[in-house]
Amino acid sequence: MVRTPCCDKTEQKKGAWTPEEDTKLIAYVTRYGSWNWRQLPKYAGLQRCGKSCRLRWLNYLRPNIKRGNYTKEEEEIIISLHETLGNRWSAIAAQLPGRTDNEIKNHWHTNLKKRLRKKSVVATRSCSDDDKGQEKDTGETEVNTQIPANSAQIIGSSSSALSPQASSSDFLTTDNMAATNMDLVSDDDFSFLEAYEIPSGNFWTEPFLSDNYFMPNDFLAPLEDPDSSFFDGEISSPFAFINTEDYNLY
DNA sequence: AACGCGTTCAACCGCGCGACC
DNA sequence: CGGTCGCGCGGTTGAACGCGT
Repeated sequence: MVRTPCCDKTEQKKGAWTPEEDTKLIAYVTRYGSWNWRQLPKYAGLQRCGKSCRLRWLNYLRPNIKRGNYTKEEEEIIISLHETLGNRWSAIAAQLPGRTDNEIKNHWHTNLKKRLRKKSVVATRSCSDDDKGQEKDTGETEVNTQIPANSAQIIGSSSSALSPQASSSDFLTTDNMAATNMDLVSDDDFSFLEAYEIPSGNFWTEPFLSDNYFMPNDFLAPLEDPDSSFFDGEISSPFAFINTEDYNLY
């Protein structure tokens, strides 16, 4: 079986995203949704792989993302979940609204893993003098740490702020879209978005057509030449009608 | 100021899975 | 039922940054 490449690498840009690319991606996804990541860059006027667009959106651009500043509670949850789930970062991220699997993974490797290792060394030394000098770096070996007894309750509590609803792949409910990522708005110039027809209200607080974010493919069937970026000049409505029946299915 | 080294994290890559035809 | 496609996941990479000398 020959697997088709996810994208034409010869035409694709790689590396860090520019503000302009971010702008295009945000504008497109907020307006039309991620109906097809593979096709999306073509219609959004981006010379990027669809996977790259998806990753950029999920891990960085989408609203309601918390960045940095992990609370002690969050770290305890991550440690606890990692003990039970292992490296299933998406499952862990599902328990931490606003956190992405990629970010959690990075945080684990850069902070928590080292911290646990230090703790384990201290614990080993204090528990057994006989073991002095026998400590060695066991690589991925992790040890139990002092996880608060209520951490499981925290995880299981859907009424807490740590609702299990959100994950990297389940991220756009109206609940968790409650615009906590206002840094994005305040730090960057998003005046361009005023040019787009946001259906109603503030799209950060009522974004992505409410809960109907994922749209069927025919929802956004392109009408015009996909090579003509709809970001060139006036927005010219490159897509067909909205199929309200399909819309209602979501 | 310049250099080297360690750390961080955004982004890439390859693979597996499920849906569809 | 097998082939294809798109998505999601986890591992890895490398540029950017910070810090010490």
